[in-house]
Amino acid sequence: MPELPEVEIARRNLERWTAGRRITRVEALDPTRVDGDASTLEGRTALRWERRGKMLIGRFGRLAFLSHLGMTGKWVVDPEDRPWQRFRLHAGDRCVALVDPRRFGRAWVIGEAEVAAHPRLAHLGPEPLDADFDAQTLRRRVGFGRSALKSRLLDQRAVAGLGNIAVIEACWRACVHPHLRCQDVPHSAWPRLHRAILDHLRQVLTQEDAPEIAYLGEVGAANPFHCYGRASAPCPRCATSIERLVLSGRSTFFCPTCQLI
DNA sequence: AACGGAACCTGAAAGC
DNA sequence: TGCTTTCAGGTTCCGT
Repeated sequence: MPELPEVEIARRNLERWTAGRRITRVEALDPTRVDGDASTLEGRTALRWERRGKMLIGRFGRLAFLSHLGMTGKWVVDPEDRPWQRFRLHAGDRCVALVDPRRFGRAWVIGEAEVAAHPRLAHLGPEPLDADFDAQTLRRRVGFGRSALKSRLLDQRAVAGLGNIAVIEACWRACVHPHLRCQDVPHSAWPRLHRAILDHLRQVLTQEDAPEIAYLGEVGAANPFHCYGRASAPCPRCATSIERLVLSGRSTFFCPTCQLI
């Protein structure tokens, strides 16, 4: 799924494709995945697109359009006869569509005044790419309690936007075991973890910046990650075999040699 | 409070 | 070849 970098790229694309354009037609092809009356967007102009965590926020004056991509969602331009289209916005002479095979994605059409208190937005933690997100903030939000580090980092209330891949990659980069209890993460590890999160997010943002995001596992996409999805392959740092295990239903990958703490 | 597991969905790949 | 199982980058709900 779309983690923070993919959602940020979707935001930039939607901005480029639709900002300043008038919405002539809206098609909710899978009405069960949309809350609110999508047709009320017709006749309005797309002003700008924002991102908060993994949520996209389209600004249409008095109305806002929220989109969460779920596990397999992506926004594409001029979809023509692509399969799995769930939602289409006709903006001027072009069309943008949400393509989402698994249908975990959701959308909401709400009033401008309801955005801040929306349940998917109101409780999100800080944005890791904001200038004031530092190692101390990370430690304060994450470094307590008996939860596994991985679980806490995935908690959108602790830090917004991190997903399974970002957490696995950040722990690998920082040489910290993802199942370490939060309260046991040594003080010295927080700056490393902070740097690792930023490095990972920036790297993915750079390498995936394109009109269409190729998720891992799609035809022709090579695994661009150091550790994620590399069970039994050699660790790029020490050549030990990467291990995979499952915690709360999610795959975890780690190097048993590098990530001792 | 906090954790694991199931549920929500569907398609692709691997296994037999 | 075809059927079955496993797995997938998210989130919520439910039981312990």
